[in-house]
Amino acid sequence: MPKPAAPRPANPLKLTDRKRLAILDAAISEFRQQGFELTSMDGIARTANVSKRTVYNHFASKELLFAEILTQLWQNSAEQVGLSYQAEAPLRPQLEELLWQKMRMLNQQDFIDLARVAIAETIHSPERAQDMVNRLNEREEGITTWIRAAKADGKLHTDDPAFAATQLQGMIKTFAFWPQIAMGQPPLTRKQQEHIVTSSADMFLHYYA
Amino acid sequence: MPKPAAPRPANPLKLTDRKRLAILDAAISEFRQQGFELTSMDGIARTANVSKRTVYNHFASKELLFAEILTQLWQNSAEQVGLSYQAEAPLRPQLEELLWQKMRMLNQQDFIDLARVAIAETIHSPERAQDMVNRLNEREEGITTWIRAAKADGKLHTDDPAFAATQLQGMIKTFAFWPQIAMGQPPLTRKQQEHIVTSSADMFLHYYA
DNA sequence: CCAAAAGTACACCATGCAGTGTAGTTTACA
DNA sequence: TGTAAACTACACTGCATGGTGTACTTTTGG
Repeated sequence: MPKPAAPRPANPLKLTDRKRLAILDAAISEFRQQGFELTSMDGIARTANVSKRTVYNHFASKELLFAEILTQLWQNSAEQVGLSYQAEAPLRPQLEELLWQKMRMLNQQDFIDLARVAIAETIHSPERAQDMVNRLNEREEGITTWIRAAKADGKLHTDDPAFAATQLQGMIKTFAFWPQIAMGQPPLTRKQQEHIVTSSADMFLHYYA
Repeated sequence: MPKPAAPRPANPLKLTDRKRLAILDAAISEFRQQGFELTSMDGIARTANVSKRTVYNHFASKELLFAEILTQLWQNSAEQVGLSYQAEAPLRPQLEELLWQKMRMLNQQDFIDLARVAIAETIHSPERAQDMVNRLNEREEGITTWIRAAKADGKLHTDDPAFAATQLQGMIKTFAFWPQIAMGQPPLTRKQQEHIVTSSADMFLHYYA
């Protein structure tokens, strides 16, 4: 009769891996709630149910652990916004689809966490901030590309597609991003999201189409 | 022959007032550069050329000193945005004037400092953040009021003036506020400001007028 | 010119935290 | 079942920091 599974956790991962994940989870939670400065390695160890020494065996320093969770959050929220322009289809549904993609991305908890922590740390480490800016700008490329294509097709009139793209995304972020980041406001309801997507597309097309 | 003015500083303020101002100046500078956690009272004292004890004689704790500079920055940037609606005048110049007021406010260094520090501290003290949110919302009232009046006059068509006001201000902040706050980008040039004000007014009137 | 008010230098306390070293226990695996 | 790897408890260092107490000097103003 084999020993019952009791002492063996349901989790098939090795101890080391489980510990590592526990540390990362705890770190994300603590950093998110308290920011970099106020989070202590002892606290993370406690939250993770791990000895402090184990934390240091996995991550050489607080800085490295922090960097690790930033890249992890970044990857978790990596879904790109983009849609290749289709000349034969009407503009409006394409545009709304783009805006919905953006909206979904902004509503991801991982993305919000990332942005909050990263922005709060802007003061502390400007180089990291610069890195973020660059990567965030890359993420805005999708919509710019679409606008450029629609312009080439004669359907949109603007002499600065990047500016128009920023304007457009700003309409979304004004409601669905900045208030959540800067002032901890709750995410939008489905109904609110619909209203914002629709009226942003409306306004944009009124002006540029 | 009276003693030359050498030992008496040109500043007519009493010693105690000069010291107090020096402390506040130093505190603003340090908090702004490093945030609450990383700023030390010893550091502030050093920067202010004041003994640490004097700092504590003026401000009972780091928290109180921080609160003090927040309210001070707040008052410095207190210029309100508002313009009473004039039925007989055309919409566009009125709107552009409002947007320029907003633009000027966002470009004030005091205002940017305030916002940066306050937002960075959102995590640390949510109650303070909530306070800020409320006060910031008050500042958005001016434009809402104007829109409401224009609507009552039949010149603008919207069923939600507050929403439209947020949209409008969002167009400005997308370029002239959030990038500066969240990612330390430089303030806009005059030319950029003009472009943004003009095209925001354009777009807004196209849609709502 | 003198007394009160304010500033200063400095020593000091308590605390919390990043990070290390170690000796012993548990887990993985061949 | 035995060994290497990983985890743990724990003690400890070093440092920065918020905050206080005190004895002494400078400024202020009547």
